[in-house]
Amino acid sequence: MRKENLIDKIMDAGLKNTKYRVHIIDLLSGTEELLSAQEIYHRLIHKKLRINLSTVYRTLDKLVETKIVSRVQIENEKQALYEYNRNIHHHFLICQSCNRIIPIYHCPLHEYEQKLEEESGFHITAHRVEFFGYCSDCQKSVTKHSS
Amino acid sequence: MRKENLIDKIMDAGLKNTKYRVHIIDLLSGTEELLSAQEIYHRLIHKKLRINLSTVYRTLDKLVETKIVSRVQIENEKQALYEYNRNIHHHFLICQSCNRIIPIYHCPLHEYEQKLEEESGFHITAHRVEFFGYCSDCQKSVTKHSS
DNA sequence: TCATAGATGCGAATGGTTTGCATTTGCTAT
DNA sequence: ATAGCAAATGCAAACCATTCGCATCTATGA
Repeated sequence: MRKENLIDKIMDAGLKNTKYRVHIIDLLSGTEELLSAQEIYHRLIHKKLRINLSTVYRTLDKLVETKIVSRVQIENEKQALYEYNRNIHHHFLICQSCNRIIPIYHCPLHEYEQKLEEESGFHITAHRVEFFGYCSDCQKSVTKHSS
Repeated sequence: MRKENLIDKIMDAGLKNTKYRVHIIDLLSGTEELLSAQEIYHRLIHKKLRINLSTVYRTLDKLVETKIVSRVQIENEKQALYEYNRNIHHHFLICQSCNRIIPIYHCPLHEYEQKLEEESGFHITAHRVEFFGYCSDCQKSVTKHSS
């Protein structure tokens, strides 16, 4: 994404345009990976930015609040992960061997949700699905490598 | 569950039969609620048991390891929750207003999983589904109460 | 009954995340 | 362009669920 667009996005959200925000959104929007706050911090430090870890957390909070970024909590992972919000509904496939997280862009729950609303009386606003297993690479390798 | 059955269950799992284990399993198997380690600790203390919080954690670890209990991590909850493993596959409906967690015993993903395996090359071993929304009680009350 | 592996208590450590407070910076109205 | 103000940042300390080290105790099998 061009820098001007990032700045527009930040300001449209009612946030002040600061260099760290631009960098953080730039980082997240430029990768398919889910990154933790600490990972983002280290990548920015590596780029010679003198940012503070609490600024990273506070910035991410703001970006989640304004829906520019999404926070994801994978089961059994201590750290929260962040991804740029591309407004494409998706879920994750998580390899229990190499810890790779692969997004899936088909959702089998849309029809089901309506049925569930009727049966439960709940008004459903969101859902989360995660599949756990072993990716094709890890199935091949006999010696399971974990990172 | 009768106490003898609990003890059998503990010993069949290769664990030593100790009073705290019996109490913890008893507590969890006697409720539909999901309890945190701290909640379990407080309930036992309230029963005049002089248990230590780290013992609760260690006991729960063992019980999860031996599949007597399941650990559940709800999105955005800091504390892990524990439930007695009744060997009934289920998911959760979570009220974003009153925080109630309601199990759902129908799973819409079984057929889908197979398709996903074929498409992704993943070997899927487990999945997790959570629905978020507002329960019928909270939809009625205009003033949303959160706990 | 004894030996021993496993369980427990206690306190301290861990690690991700949050917060208080003083300082700095970006934005808006003038 | 500038002043004023709210928002953002840096830093250190706090938070809080969970884990760990180590000394002591206890259940279990021989």
